[in-house]
Amino acid sequence: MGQEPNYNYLDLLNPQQRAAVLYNEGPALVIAGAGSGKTRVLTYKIVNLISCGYEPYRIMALTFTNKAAREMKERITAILGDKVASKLWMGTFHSIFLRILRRHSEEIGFTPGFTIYDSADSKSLLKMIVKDLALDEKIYKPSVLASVISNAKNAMITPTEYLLDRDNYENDKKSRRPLIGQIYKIYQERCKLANAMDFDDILVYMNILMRDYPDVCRHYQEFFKYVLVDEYQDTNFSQHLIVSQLVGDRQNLCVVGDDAQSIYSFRGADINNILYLENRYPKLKIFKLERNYRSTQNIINAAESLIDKNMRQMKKHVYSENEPGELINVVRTYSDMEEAFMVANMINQSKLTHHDSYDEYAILYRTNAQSRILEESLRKRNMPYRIYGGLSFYQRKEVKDMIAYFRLSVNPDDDEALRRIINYPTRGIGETTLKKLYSAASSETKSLWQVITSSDLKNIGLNSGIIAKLNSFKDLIQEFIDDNISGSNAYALGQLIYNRTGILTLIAHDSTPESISKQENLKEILSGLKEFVDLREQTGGGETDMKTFLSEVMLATDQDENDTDDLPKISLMTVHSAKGLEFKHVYVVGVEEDLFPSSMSLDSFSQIEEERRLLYVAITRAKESCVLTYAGSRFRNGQTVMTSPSRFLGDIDRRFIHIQVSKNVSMDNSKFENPLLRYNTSRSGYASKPSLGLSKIPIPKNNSKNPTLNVIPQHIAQELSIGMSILHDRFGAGKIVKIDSLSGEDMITVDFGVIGIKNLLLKFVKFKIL
DNA sequence: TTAGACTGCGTTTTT
DNA sequence: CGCAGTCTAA
Repeated sequence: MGQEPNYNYLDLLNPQQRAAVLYNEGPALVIAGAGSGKTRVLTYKIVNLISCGYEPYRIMALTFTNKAAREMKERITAILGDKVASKLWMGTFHSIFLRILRRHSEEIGFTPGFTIYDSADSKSLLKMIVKDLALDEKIYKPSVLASVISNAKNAMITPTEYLLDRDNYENDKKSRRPLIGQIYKIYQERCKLANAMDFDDILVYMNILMRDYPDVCRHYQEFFKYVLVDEYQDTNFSQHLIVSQLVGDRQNLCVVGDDAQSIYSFRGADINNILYLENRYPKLKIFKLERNYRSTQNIINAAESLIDKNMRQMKKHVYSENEPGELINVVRTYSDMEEAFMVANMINQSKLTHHDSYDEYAILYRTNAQSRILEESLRKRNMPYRIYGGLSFYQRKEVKDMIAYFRLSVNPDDDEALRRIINYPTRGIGETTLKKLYSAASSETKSLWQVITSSDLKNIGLNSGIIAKLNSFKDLIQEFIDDNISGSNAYALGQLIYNRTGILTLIAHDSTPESISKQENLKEILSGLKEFVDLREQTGGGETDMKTFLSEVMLATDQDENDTDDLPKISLMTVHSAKGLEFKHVYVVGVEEDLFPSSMSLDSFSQIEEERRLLYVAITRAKESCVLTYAGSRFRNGQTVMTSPSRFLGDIDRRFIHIQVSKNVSMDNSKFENPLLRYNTSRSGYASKPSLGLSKIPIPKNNSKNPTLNVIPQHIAQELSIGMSILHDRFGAGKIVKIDSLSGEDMITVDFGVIGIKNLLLKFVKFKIL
């Protein structure tokens, strides 16, 4: 191995980069400013290690996203060839540790086929637990519980520790959720019974394995001679701990990161991991990459002047030696609609002067909800765009249903998978039955599958009809389990499931576009399975069974390539998902108070600093030009609100920005004085909000998608009395038996004789008084 | 059981 | 406004 590239790659590096690449004598931290060649350093560092005699399979390189791992692997493959690159332990934290955990499932109390619960599974299980405990689902919201539990796990706090901690208890009590600790405990027990781990558990159990099995720990410390970590500012405590266990006393560690780009604290990332890394490794050698190769001087200077306003940061000075370039353009528009209109215009204009193609342009926003109006504006002008960050393939309903069968065939104890499809396609096994099964599972500490296969079903109150249905379901799943055990590959098993479950006939029932897309998705799973098997058989590498397929799929997020054509398009995405990318021209929209910074972050200093870093990330994506826009009013959550420019605009040094007020509208007049804008969408006598459309006059919607909006109450309660006869246009004649008000809405109860007694809301009901 | 109507709610996102 | 989750009529 250790084949050296046939050129001197060190010549491709600047002195700081070279120093970081060559340093091999102990723990190293590379502070890599935006656009300073971070990936390049990591890549050549690995190349250098190999040429120094490190065996590739003894090098571990950890990233946060599949995409980052893939890119680095590609670059190394290009230099050293696939033979070397494929031996590296390179991947996301989760995928690498999952691979290790599969080998040691016995030690941590799992069987080798254990399932990974995704966040939807976690929430669904939490919901079930809350229901079972008869708690208020409004207070114990699954999403809140999931995030509390996730934070606890990322901080390596076990359920028992959580329950013993008085602070937690006081906090939870204050938020009227004193039982969170209990729920955490039950959640963990149910996961264990289901032979399942959630995403955070992968890290938790990796820690447990290293902590409780010194032999195993020593083995991996010996085995891995060098550990590299990308984006270290995004690590949480649990990841930090694993890394420190893995490197042991040898401390052959190189982490790369940029504290100024830490934008994931809301999911447990702890900036202290990088700020105080020196405390953990006193011999830490720090390298700073401060020269930016991506952007013009104005862009970098503006971004630096912004991030300077943060108190907590590592000292560094990022600079650019590129052209000074254009100033950052700050554009104020009248409304969000005009903002979208202007951005589209500016892109078109810029295209004319720069002759750049659409894929050199990106529009970045703080929240996904902002994409719609931009999309509309681009579509009107026939400008091609692509929105990133929608539902991933594996999160679609029909795909998840099919995958649930796959999961059961590998691990029938997987309660979440079983719950998902026990009545899909419908088998007459309803909610009541499931409730009984679940409470039996709870009291007998079994998985649902174990209850179905080994409990006395009559005892838990099920009748023979239901038991028969359960048995035929059991036989179906058992068939899949047997097929998997007999050594079928993932594709063969997938086909069996596809054919035997009847999901296809269920979906193929109608020919709506939705149904067709669902069918296509199911076929895509099958072709995915085939590809998975074929690839491994051709290269002769790796398992082809369903278990291995699922491991990959559950950790896949496929942010990438499901684009059908490769025409150049404008990219639309959140700032978060733009991290790590670059574009020639960047438009950051909605740079307003309450939006950027988000209204949720206003109460804490550290959160404001994180928002500031977020804007820093946004600006530093730009290579040549960067435009920041904000609007005077914005349509949010169903109403137009007045907005004011973001405080961050004032943080940017005036010398690097140019302020432009949109010419389309006179900004001096309040909108109500502007005759162009003085109209509203008043109709049906309902109070209406002013619409601030500039580019178009609102057209009254005549589609009947939401017909209730156009309904005028025909009668008010005062007109009516009990005993009155009415004629309903669908139910016919009836007598009013009750008039009351339900949360402010008048409701009448009418006896329609044979048809029955109906509760009708006065606001909506159409009838005549007889 | 299911489709369609209605209510409630509304960061950021990866694995 | 738009989506997801829940309720209700058939």
